[in-house]
Amino acid sequence: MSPQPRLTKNQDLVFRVLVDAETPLSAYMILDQVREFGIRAPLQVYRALDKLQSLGVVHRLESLNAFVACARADCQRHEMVAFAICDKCRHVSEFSDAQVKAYLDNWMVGAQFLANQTAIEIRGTCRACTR
Amino acid sequence: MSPQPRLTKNQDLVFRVLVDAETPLSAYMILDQVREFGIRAPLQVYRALDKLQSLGVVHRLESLNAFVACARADCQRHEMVAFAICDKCRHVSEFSDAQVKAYLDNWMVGAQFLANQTAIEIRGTCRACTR
DNA sequence: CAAAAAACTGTAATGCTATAACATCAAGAA
DNA sequence: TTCTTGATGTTATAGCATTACAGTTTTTTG
Ligand SMILES: [Zn+2]
Ligand SMILES: [Zn+2]
Ligand SMILES: [Zn+2]
Ligand SMILES: [Zn+2]
Repeated sequence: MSPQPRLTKNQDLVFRVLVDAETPLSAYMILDQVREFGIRAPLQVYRALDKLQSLGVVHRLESLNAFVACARADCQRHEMVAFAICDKCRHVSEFSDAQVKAYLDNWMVGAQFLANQTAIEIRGTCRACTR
Repeated sequence: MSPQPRLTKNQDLVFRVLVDAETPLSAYMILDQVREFGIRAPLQVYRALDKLQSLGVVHRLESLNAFVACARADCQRHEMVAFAICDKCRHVSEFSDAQVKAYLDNWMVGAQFLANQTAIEIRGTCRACTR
């Protein structure tokens, strides 16, 4: 579960909170949970989050302004992942679809667009909340 | 260019600013431009944006916290659209890919996830900024 | 038409999200 | 060791979005 390079104290604190959480958390929610361990300012959380994102072990959900621990083993290799976010229970499913990636890549080649990062976020209602 | 139901004064002001803009605009940037026409508070802009989004003539770019006028003719029919956002010149290309939609829909059927709204945002460098 | 419902407006205050600027410290490479 | 890189701590500030309340206009409908 832990990434290759040893995490610093702050990075580890933030990472653990995200791994334990069952829903995505905002930076300020994380801050609330790490205050008791000595972190006092938002910037300390954001810096840890930046590092964790660059390691591929945390993802930012753009449509929520929130963060989740990666649910997959191979996101370090910068795949294209998608998120299905339940608006009722806030559960997030992370998945990757090679076909979707191929079709988007195809569009980018045609448009001569050089992609850095792709966010795919589906908002809706999960199976458990539908029944 | 104008949507079916007649827009109110505030909605029309906000919509015109977005249509004229060549880049996505934040709500506060829009506010700056409509102050001279009597709009004074952020909430007035957000309310107009909400309506314009529900009409399908404006889209929110989640990864920028910003808004763009729709570049297509048929977004009222709630298609799945994607955005390629240039991080250098901020130009946005809106496109729709039926195959991407088909594959994501397929995943959702398998997961029994009921989608409301899908955001696909590709950040990178456009053709003009690469050369 | 008149009453009721729905949609839109205005304003102030507040809350949430993110970064700038500056000083300091710790670890690893040359 | 000296230099460089990355991490830390703190304060202040910038940027994005909503709550709450009051009033008005427009549309529906009996
Ligand atoms: Zn992942
Ligand atoms: Zn759910
Ligand atoms: Zn559109
Ligand atoms: Zn560009």
